[in-house]
Amino acid sequence: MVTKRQENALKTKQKLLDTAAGLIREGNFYDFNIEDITKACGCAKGTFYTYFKNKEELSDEVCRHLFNQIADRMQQMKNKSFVERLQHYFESFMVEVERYGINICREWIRNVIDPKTSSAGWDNSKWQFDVDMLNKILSEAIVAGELKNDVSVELLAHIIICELYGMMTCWCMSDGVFEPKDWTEKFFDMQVKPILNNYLTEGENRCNM
Amino acid sequence: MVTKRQENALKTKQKLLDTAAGLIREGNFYDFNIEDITKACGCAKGTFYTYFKNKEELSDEVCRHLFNQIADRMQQMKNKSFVERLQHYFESFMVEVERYGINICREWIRNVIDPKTSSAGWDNSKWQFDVDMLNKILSEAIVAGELKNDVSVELLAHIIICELYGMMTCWCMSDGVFEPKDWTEKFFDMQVKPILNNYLTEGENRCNM
Amino acid sequence: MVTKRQENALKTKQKLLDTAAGLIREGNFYDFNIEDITKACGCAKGTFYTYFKNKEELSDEVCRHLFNQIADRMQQMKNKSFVERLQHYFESFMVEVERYGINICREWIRNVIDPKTSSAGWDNSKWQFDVDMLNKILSEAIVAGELKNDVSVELLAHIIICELYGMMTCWCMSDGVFEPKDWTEKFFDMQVKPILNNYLTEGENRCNM
Amino acid sequence: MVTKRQENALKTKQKLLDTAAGLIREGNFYDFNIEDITKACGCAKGTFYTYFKNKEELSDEVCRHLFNQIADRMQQMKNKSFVERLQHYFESFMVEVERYGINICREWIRNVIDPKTSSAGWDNSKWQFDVDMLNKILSEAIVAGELKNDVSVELLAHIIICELYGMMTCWCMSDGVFEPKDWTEKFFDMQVKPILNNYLTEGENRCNM
DNA sequence: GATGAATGAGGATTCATTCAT
DNA sequence: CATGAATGAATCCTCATTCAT
Repeated sequence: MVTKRQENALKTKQKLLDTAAGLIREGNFYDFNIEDITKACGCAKGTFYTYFKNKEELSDEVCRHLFNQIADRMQQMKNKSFVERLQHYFESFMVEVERYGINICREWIRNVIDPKTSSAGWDNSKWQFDVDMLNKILSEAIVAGELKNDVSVELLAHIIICELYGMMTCWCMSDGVFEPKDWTEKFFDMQVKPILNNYLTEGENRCNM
Repeated sequence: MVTKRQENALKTKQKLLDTAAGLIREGNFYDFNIEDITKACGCAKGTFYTYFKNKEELSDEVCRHLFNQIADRMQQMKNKSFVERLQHYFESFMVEVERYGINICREWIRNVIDPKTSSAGWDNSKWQFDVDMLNKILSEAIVAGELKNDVSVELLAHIIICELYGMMTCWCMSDGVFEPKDWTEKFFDMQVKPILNNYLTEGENRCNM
Repeated sequence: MVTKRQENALKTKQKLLDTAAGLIREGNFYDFNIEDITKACGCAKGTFYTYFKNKEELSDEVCRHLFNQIADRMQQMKNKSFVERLQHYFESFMVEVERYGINICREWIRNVIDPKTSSAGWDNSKWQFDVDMLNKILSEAIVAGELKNDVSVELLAHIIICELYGMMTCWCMSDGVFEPKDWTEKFFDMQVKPILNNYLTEGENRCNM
Repeated sequence: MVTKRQENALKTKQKLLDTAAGLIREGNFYDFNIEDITKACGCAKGTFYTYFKNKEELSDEVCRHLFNQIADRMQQMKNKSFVERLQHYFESFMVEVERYGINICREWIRNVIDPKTSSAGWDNSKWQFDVDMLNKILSEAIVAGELKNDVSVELLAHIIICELYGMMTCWCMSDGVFEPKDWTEKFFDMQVKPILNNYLTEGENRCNM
């Protein structure tokens, strides 16, 4: 049973998360600032600390939320083919990158360099999340007979992540030269499919790639 | 004519740059700290402002210096073949990434997000530098007949940069899963050469790629 | 008649007092923290304010409780001789100092410096308690013919308290150089008894002091 | 050579120390407050941190300064007799207690309980200072033939410190019942001299104590 | 009576930058 | 040119207390 009060508390926390995400998205700030968040959220500075131990914890939760959204979307693709799922992963990835922009990318990188400041519950860096996600997609593709048996899942996962991160970083550093959706599609066709081609089983339609 | 005084001034400035680069490399700090630099350099805080308008200017110059080193090395490769030069660019790029590590990558990214804080003299982001560099390598390859006439230099440059940044970002975010040199070589063979293959002229030795 | 509700309320309050005393004893905190107490007590922060007007009131009650324990113990010594009772007071005093440690001593001192923050009900500082207690012991000793008639009770009380506080403060500041029980005994023999000697009546066995 | 600037800097630091000591003395605050100090000193908050690493360091220096003053005064008593010097120590001690009041006593106690927060250079608690000082006075008295050879310096030092701290704590906790100077004198005569009596050599005039 | 979310004053500390010497 | 003392805005975080449910 959830009381009205607990419900309200949850709403307040969610509002803080949303406000923070919004501010990150709009690029209004570079480094977080608790006062701005609470002001934009319409609550007191102290309220922030009712829900988050510190600054770090907020950014971790924002990231986690974002990852969960991708994971959820992938879940819904279960009955699709391997290539479709992979393409969908590329697209989801870039949608989030575009939405949250460069600041959130920096947070992902921060998780790597400064793991000590990351709060206890958050030990999955973006990198680990992507490795896990791709390992799963690839393994399932092998089981489903879509990928050859002798593929090194680990190696292929790393190669694909390299492509993914190249796309992300290019977008961040080119300052919007690309329109992410178009580019992702084109990029997937031109660079990812050729790489996959060697590893797909006969059954898969490799010709029209 | 350079007076003794001017000479000394130049030395002081160079020492500041070197010290800063050293500190970045050692990862001793994440966000710059003027006092640390000047202390390590053995001069006063005020001296810093004799040579640099502000903090940004220093990091810009550190980057520029690093880019120049890569450019110089490329210059020495003029008589080599296109593929050799490109591979050399990949290697130089990763050598610097490895040497300066994640902090310098962040600076490159910062140049994009926060152009206002960038000092006047520094309008070349890492992105722009790489675009220019690759455009030059590709154009020269066309002139030399190594690349087909009808290649879209711009598109190919972007694709190659994507590969480059993917490599860099993976290294940063994987927290040292890869040994940069090995990986660069393998990566160049497995992912870059296949892409190039379609654009090379007959004369080029495409078979052993 | 005490209703069930009133009984529970009393229990809750007592639990809060005990928990606070326990935390002080363990030295878990230096400055009080309401949340820690209520958490350790298993009740809500707001509950604290049902029973205590504010933070000060709690520490006052903890002190008062402690004083009452000493007073009770003294009551049980009524049939003992003056010197025995005094020695017992010294021992009781140090037992409490040792149990609650330096934090409680600080509270006693705080009562003096910051009388404004002391709640209305608490006007007996540790000092006042000790003065009253010693006055009583000494007066009773005069009535009982154990102390000479012409002794200035007030002066003697002050002198004895000085010895008492010296012992306490030494223990606090020496960081455990002394074992309180041993020291108290030795101290009482070496410093207190000689002082008393001049004021005891003939009937008292002054020789073996 | 000390330049004008260094001289000024020293003055600023001294002014900060004096202002802090003054505020402590006046009991204007209980716990330090950097802003109050700098405001009263007429300088910016940041200036404080030019001279002190943190709050702790300031209080340590205030204590140290105070101890040094006592030590200096004792130095000037070198040619006096043992009892005179000891009495002088009691007086100096109480002069400082009276001047700086209860807050500084708390700082002395803090040094014991919370040694971790004490800055690196400050490892001498008030307790240690007093032990050292008394050991020195007592040892010199033995060498000078004023005290018996077989006196346990350590034990006697502890006993005397107990008397000293009793005096101090009484004054703090009695909220000014005593006039420190008068009391110290009376106290020294009534309680300290009798204790010393047993340890003084024949040569010393013990009768008129 | 019990709860615990919300509050906001308060305080420590950092650091880029200026400027008088 | 070199110096380094002085500045003060910026920001994080703590915690006693209130009050609607």
